[in-house]
Amino acid sequence: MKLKTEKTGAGVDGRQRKRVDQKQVLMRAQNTEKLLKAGERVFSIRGFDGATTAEIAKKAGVSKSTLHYYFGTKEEIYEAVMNRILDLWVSALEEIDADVEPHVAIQNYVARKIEYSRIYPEPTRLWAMEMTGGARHFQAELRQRVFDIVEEKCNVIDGWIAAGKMEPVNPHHLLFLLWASTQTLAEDAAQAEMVLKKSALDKGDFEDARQLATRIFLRGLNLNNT
Amino acid sequence: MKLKTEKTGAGVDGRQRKRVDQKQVLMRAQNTEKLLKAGERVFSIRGFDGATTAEIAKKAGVSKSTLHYYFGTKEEIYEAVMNRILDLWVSALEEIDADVEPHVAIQNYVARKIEYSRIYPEPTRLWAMEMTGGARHFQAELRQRVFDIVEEKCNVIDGWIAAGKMEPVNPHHLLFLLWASTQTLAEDAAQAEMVLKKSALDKGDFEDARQLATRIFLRGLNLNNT
DNA sequence: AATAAGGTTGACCAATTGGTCAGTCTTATG
DNA sequence: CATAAGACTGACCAATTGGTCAACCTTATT
Repeated sequence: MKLKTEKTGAGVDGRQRKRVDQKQVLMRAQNTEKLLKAGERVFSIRGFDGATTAEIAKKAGVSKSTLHYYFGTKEEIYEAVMNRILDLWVSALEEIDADVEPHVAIQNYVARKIEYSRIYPEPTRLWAMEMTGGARHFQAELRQRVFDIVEEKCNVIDGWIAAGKMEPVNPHHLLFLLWASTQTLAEDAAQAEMVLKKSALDKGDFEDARQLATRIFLRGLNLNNT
Repeated sequence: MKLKTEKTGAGVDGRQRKRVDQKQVLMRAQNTEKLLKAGERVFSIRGFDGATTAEIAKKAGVSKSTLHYYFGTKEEIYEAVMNRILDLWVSALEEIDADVEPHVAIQNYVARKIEYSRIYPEPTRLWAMEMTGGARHFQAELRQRVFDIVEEKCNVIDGWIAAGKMEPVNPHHLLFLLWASTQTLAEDAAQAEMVLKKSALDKGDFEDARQLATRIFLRGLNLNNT
């Protein structure tokens, strides 16, 4: 039940306080990580309301009191979890780069996004749940961050269009379609498993989805003639 | 429909007194409708766990006890709500018809699905939440119903392919893409509003989405040359 | 050893909530 | 009117849960 850890430091001479602080900082980081990971899992299954701090704490291997020592309230740990997911969400958009040809960028974005959704299904689902639930826990700062990065990427797409590299298209709606198409397999895994009569999706399913999505988007945007 | 009326064994006296008159039946139908409508709204915002029977009852204009008189448990009203949504979900699939040319069918399906998502955003969101949350409240019967209808429609698509009317494509994944693409605006309205800096999406947004999705799917599937 | 300071937790509390129940109200029928 | 059956509800209860707190533990420093 304790996060104990394999302590025992080889060189525990305890001369400098600084070393201890480092150790404490490390422990804190580890516990924080465990709690955030557990939070991702529990929140992504039960949603904000359905999740209990007790279950998160248990899954992280600490007491509920410890969770509340690290994160004052349930909202606080939830926001910390969401913040982290936003980083992931933003990082995938790196592929939308003005210096890259649109057909390559979109191909890579689709691939990366689907790969993320396969590797990180819980953050993917949690993000979806938050949006579907009205983004009630998204503060102004997070909203602004989302808006800014999306605006930037829309400008990239408009740039491609202006440069004649791509047919005119509403960049916002293109992004909406890309997001939906690349997340659905993780987001609606239950639905896919129901339809495919599988107990779990495998790598091949995601690869099939990637190929179909890539094909449809590239040809659909008239970008496949390269 | 399946409003389980717990009839009581009133007929023990041998004669089924038909106390239930038309007015009562009407009232029951009206109240049931109000409760299901309220349930849709509250569940779609708060999720199963976050919703309270008290809030649903209040929104329906009856007491919590009345809700529990109509639906024994929270699960029961939730399932009734989901059942209804499944009807809607299934009805849209009517467009996928073997007697219709694929480019027409897909165009109509996209249009109908997006229109549904605009007119019925709450059922749309609730369905999405249920799937994202792992379809934990979907009983075997509902699962089978989903499987059967989807299997049927996949056969239609395979039929189009066999008839040379359409390029080979994995029909399941095509449906996944269609679902995701046509629901995202309602499902992720909060995200879209964040990105578009709007307080609410309007008809034009859905029309833009429809046009782009139609264009990309038809051309992406090489169906636009008909 | 003594001190200090942060880390950890069991026990506990107040609020919420799903569900129950006894009793009241309404209305068709005899 | 009297009856009976369903419709309806306020009051209530047991369980859950977010959050608190005093006590205890661990460890570096003096």
